[in-house]
Amino acid sequence: MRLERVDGDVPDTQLSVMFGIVNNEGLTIGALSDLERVTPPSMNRTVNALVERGLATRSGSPDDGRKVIVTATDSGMQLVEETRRKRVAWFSKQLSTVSADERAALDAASPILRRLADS
Amino acid sequence: MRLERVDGDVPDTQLSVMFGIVNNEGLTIGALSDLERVTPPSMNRTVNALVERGLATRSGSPDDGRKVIVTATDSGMQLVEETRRKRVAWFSKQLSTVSADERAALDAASPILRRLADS
DNA sequence: ATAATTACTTAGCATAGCTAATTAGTTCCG
DNA sequence: CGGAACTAATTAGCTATGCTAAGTAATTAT
Repeated sequence: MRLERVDGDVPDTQLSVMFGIVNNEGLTIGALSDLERVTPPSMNRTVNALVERGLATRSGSPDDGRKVIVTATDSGMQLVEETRRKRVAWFSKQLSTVSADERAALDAASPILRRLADS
Repeated sequence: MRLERVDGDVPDTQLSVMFGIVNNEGLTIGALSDLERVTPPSMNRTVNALVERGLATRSGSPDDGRKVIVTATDSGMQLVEETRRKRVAWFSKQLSTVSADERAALDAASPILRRLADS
């Protein structure tokens, strides 16, 4: 019998949900579907995948029996931390190729792009 | 019997291939899979979808009997033109909300972002 | 207490990516 | 020339993700 394998790449959608539940405690399926801008059935299935991988667990809400709270397991938290570490490393490396002037240009463009993206 | 319906949204992946075959004549499945950075089986299936929608046709290459050339139908060309028009309209509208200074900031950031994206 | 609403789930469809294996042409050599 | 090796496309089958429609269970409102 194989132990829960946990890794084996974990797709972006699933990783994103993992970051969600690690960064905000007590999220329900509904809250997650809002956060990820996906329908509840879609989120439900993604959570199933996370549970099957041993990255998260479901538990009922104490105040509302309909709600289901999704929590990261230890493996899940580890995965998130590792991923964060890798991302920071990647980003630092990218950033190190950017000069001070270039960095200033990016900083200037950033709020404009943000505004356009949100519009 | 219903006429080929042609539209009904057409997913982004398929639209992208349509732009590919309209902008470059005589593309084969292999050339398209390189262009879209996808494996040949994936491209093959996408082309199937386009043919089923009546947006493209397959035809054998004269010089190499293994190759298959994908060509846009009239409907396909119409769809591409319409889509291009809509995109230009959308982009113009977005651009109209950007001041000259902001535009300059975006222009300055653009090559830096390009470099990072390609790295 | 009954009706309406809300939260999650199940079922089923479509798209899209992949690898492995097959088929049919082309090219390369001995 | 003719078989071997290679190349292009295809088929088969798996995974993942999105959706809508419909069902179940719990809660809220009347």
